[in-house]
Amino acid sequence: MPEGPQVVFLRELAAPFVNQPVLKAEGNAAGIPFHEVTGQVLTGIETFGKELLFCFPGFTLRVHLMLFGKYALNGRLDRELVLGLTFPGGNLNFYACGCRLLRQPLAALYDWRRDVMHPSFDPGAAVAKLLARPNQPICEALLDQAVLAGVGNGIKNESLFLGRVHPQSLVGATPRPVLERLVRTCVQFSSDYLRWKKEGTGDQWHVYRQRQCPRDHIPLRIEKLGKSRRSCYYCEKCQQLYLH
DNA sequence: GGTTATGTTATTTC
DNA sequence: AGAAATAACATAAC
Repeated sequence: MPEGPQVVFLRELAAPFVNQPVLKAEGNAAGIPFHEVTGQVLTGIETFGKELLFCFPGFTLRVHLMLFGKYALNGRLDRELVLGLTFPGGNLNFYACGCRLLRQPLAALYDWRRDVMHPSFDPGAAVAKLLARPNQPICEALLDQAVLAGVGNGIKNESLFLGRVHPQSLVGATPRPVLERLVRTCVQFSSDYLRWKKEGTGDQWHVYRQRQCPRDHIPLRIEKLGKSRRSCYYCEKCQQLYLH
């Protein structure tokens, strides 16, 4: 379920619990001192990329929904509870997720300039990080959370389509203005994605999980590319391949 | 029953 | 030692 925009959407759903005390913390997450969490007041909720951060005085609970994560707001699902937080105003339950307790201040752990959903996102820094890895295929580089935190496989495919860049293009062979446009497109698409979530418009994928190019009306290519072999959906006619 | 999938991390191997 | 490949994890849908 993740990708940055959905995590931000979830933060907004959970925002009413801020300033409320945890009446009960439970679950089977390893290494979480549930007893210590109980009674603490939730001081804020942040996101970083695909991570959801519940802030308490002195510590933070970090939840990552990974590939199969599920959550229930004011309800429970019939599966093993990993983390459940009950507040006076309701409850929030997480399943099949990664969960960790952080004791360091968030500022020491996260640089929000690389989070595509954050107001302080720094496109120049992202382009510089891309340029530092000239031999990497762009489809792999865009998914790197150290470059563009929050970008997942959907946003990657859509941004490459909108930017008219072939996923196997090598970063170093792609003109700098094209890289800059790609980074801006990642941010813009992520922001649109959040809006669709809020408006309940449903998914608005151009190529991701689609069969046909909306520009050329020819079948899309669907291949697992890059070292991580993630699915790429692209049009070989309108997406330019840049190689050395 | 096999494959796939919006993802990351731990372990093993070279 | 350190990079790179592999396994692990968790779940539903086709």
